[in-house]
Amino acid sequence: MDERQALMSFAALSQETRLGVVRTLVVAGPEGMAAGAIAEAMGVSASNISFHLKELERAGLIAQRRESRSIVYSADYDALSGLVKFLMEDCCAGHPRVLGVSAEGKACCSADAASERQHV
Amino acid sequence: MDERQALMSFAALSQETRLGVVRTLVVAGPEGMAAGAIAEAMGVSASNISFHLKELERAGLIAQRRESRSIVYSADYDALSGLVKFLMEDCCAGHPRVLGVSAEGKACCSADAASERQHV
DNA sequence: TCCATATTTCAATAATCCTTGAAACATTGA
DNA sequence: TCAATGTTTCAAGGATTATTGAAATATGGA
Repeated sequence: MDERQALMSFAALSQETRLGVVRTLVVAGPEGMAAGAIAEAMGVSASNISFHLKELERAGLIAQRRESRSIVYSADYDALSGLVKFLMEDCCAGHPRVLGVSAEGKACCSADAASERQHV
Repeated sequence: MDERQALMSFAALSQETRLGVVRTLVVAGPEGMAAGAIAEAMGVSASNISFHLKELERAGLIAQRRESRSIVYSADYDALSGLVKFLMEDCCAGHPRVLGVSAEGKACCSADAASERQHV
């Protein structure tokens, strides 16, 4: 992921409704959810969810497909993992203090490379 | 990290100058850099960098301390790792495809392998 | 004290983003 | 074809964010 895309992704995730949409779609899985169902889940109007979905798609974080009358959105897992990677490596320079925390509190992300760069 | 702080952090990182500041300060390490040096590195005016530094501090991503005439800023590594953790766990529901964990339970963050992996 | 340095604050403007409701578009079934 | 459903587009407005230069604040040294 290049910087431009990361900037757009961060902007996309900095809005409450859109962050909720990403969360919801990640949980929903590859089948995704129709725009109307997402709007209902988020408690916003049709035109409003459409605006935010377009923004998320522009950032590349979600994808859409038509399915009969509905337009079904799903999370783009590669983009999300690319963003996590960007945040860890590009933005945070692979700094051990940043990388040293994985989901389980165990080291991840080639800990040897990280410890070479240690300071503090 | 709670959602409110994550939203502020994403907003803070969605601006080119501010993303550059975070990168620069992470590389600079705990000693940090004076506001003037950051402004010079980013190529922006004093008042402009002050605006962006305040924004980053409000989001909790950087900290400041006075050192003689200078005000020295440094990255908040805990906040950054907290944001990475939020993105992986809370936002992305610990989804294996986002975390880059293979079916065999192999280690994470080998991002090339992750992005090559196919979707269902 | 006075001056220079380092930075922030302020006010004004420009730019961008968010929300709303109405209208338009696409699809399906009668 | 007509009507119903699901969604997007559009225009207008309000709200937030970014940029600029000038003025204010804080510090250290002569």
